[in-house]
Amino acid sequence: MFEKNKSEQLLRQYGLKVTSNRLLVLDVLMSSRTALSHGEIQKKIQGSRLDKVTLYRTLDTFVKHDIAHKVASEDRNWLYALHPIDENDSVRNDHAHFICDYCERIYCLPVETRNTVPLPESEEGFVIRTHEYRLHGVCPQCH
Amino acid sequence: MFEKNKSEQLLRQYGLKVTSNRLLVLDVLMSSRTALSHGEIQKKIQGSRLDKVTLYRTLDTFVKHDIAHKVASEDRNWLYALHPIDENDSVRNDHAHFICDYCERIYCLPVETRNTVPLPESEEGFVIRTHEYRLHGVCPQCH
DNA sequence: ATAATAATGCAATAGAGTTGCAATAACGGT
DNA sequence: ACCGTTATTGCAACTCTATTGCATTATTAT
Repeated sequence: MFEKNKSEQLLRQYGLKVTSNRLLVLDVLMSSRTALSHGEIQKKIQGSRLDKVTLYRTLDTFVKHDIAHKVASEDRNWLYALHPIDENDSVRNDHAHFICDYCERIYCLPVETRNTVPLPESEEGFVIRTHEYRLHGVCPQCH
Repeated sequence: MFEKNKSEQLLRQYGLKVTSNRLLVLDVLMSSRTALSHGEIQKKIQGSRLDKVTLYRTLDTFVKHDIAHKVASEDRNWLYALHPIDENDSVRNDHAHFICDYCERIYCLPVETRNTVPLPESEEGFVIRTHEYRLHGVCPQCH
């Protein structure tokens, strides 16, 4: 049998129906180094007859099924990105979000963050379950 | 001379004109353990004739003059909080944001975060200038 | 090929935050 | 204590992101 393209494999693997919309959006996410907003994705696929509501729902579906994750941008929009992939093609749960102070793009950097978050010393009653690193600075494009 | 109240002192100290609106908002922020949204602040001061636009602008002013800082909430709204204060009454720049998975409230915890952020290993060209820790879990109110 | 079910498109709506402008208040100088 | 300058405030209208309801269409297991 022929090897199906990667997006299609991924959708089946996660038990999602394969639709042209999902393939389209997945391709866009796979080929981006940065997390993308709804608007940015729309621009990249303009021409295709994909409704904005469907795009929102498609992205939500990806997040719900843990194909992608979403990050709140500095200007209070959601940005979407696939999970960073290891050298071994396995998903890394630990990564940092790098926010460029100039272009405002957000990158997912595969940083080892486990066990590096210091627990609050004098704060009682706070139980930490997960964490997010947000790094601010200048990205390679902007200097 | 009489000791002016703390909010007024703070405003003068930062070179801002003292207005009843600013005093009001500052008092609300000072008496809250969590970062507050525009809507939450409005609720706490309902009755006073303070327009929503003025509230936005007041909060922006506080942020611009570094009296307060703003955090993006999980549902993509801005939350506002004063900077955590030391035992010595000096402002701490390093603190973590603790987000409760149940009540969604965000607390500023005075955690020592300096020098604990691991730099990306294999990622070249990213210059880190500041960072934000976001801790997720359960707050004291919710268990 | 067909039925069951999920995905999609469209219209209307919600909600946070912003802009322009005229009215008002704060405050340094007199 | 008053006055003029300048910043702050309130109001109306608006922008933009995202959501909801519902009828239509497409996908997939059988």
